[in-house]
Amino acid sequence: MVFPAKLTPEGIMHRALELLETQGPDALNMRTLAEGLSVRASSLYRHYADRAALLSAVEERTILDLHAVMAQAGERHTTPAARLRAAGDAYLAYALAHPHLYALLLAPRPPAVATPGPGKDLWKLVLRLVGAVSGDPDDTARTVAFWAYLHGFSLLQLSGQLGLSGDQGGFPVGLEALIDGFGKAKKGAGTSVPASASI
Amino acid sequence: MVFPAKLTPEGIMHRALELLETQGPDALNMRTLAEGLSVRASSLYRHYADRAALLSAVEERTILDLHAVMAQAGERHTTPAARLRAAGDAYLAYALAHPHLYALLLAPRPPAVATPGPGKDLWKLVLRLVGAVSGDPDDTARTVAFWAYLHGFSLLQLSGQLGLSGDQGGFPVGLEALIDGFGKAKKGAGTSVPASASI
DNA sequence: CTTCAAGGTGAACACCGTTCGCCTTTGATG
DNA sequence: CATCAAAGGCGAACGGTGTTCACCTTGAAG
Repeated sequence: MVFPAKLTPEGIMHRALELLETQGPDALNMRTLAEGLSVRASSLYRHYADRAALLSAVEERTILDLHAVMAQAGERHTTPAARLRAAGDAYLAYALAHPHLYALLLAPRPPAVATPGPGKDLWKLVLRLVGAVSGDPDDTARTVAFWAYLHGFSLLQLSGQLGLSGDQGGFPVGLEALIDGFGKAKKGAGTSVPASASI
Repeated sequence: MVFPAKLTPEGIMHRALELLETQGPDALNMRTLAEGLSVRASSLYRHYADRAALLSAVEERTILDLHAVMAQAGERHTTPAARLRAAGDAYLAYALAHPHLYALLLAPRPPAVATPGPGKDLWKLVLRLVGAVSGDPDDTARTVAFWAYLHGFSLLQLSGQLGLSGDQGGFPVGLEALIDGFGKAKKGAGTSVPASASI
């Protein structure tokens, strides 16, 4: 009686996400997770092959959220540069708002073009935003660079002690430098990539 | 007889570094590490308080290495931009050459100005290189941005599947965009930071 | 020679992910 | 209705982790 909402993959994933977000990664172990669902740890394996599979599910869900946030942010602007900038801001904001979740998808597998999951959709969104700025609709190189910056800055800020001074200011500075550089590709003769480290 | 080189903090750290670099992080557990030193796991605790302390030692050593590599790379060039670019290249090359080591110092604590260790020295090196380009000798914001890009790209590339196409090309593209943007600060009237996300 | 601290040792502990046999519940079938 | 097979929760265990602790050896100092 009061059949307590039979255990379901979605329910488990939801509770895991909740646990991870509020208590941090250490609290997300199979026994604690099971306890939160009024169940024993071994029961979870009826629904997820192992812990990694469960984390993958959480990761997928997180990527979907991030995608939604970035897409919405982009749509609020008109010029390609403003859209890209807004998406970048949204990315950082999401990472800072959900540190444990973001740490989970350590590398949001941007160039996982092979993987058909939501990661690919997110990648394609950013690819489109970058392409609108640079003029090349399939600008893999600049998209990787843009993503690297977002990812690196998020991790740096999450890693703890970014002073309160001009550190956060570093984000728009780098973001603008990148977007500016991307924009120039439009008129420049054929993406003149400097031969780094070969001079 | 053949006193097997009494256990010493440096010896343990060296073996740990070796193990981490060659066998990956899973092989770096206290029992395996001890076995490689012909000793039992519990003996290690005479020299390091816990595993975290041991990893910190490895981390410090790694930062020293990275510092040396970046400094040397910078010295081989004359113009500030070329020096900064070379240091960036050296950073990425080091990360790719020592993936497990690099993963250890996930966030190379650049703004750990408070921490007096080798991390601060590395930070000051990059601060100097960036400052020479931008004209501001204490350009925290741009140094953070530069670091974020290096860190993010390294992680992206290490995280696996960067296609063989134009993906690696993304590195010099972004690097150049950043350095270009930094250079323009010199003539620009007072580092006009765009109000990101506030338009 | 005695003493004493430094340091290696083995056995345990707690916690982790995971497995496996058991047993109840449930819904379909004859 | 009776039966039966599948689904799924349960408890106990296994192996692996970091870590602790009482013990014992050993080499040097007094």
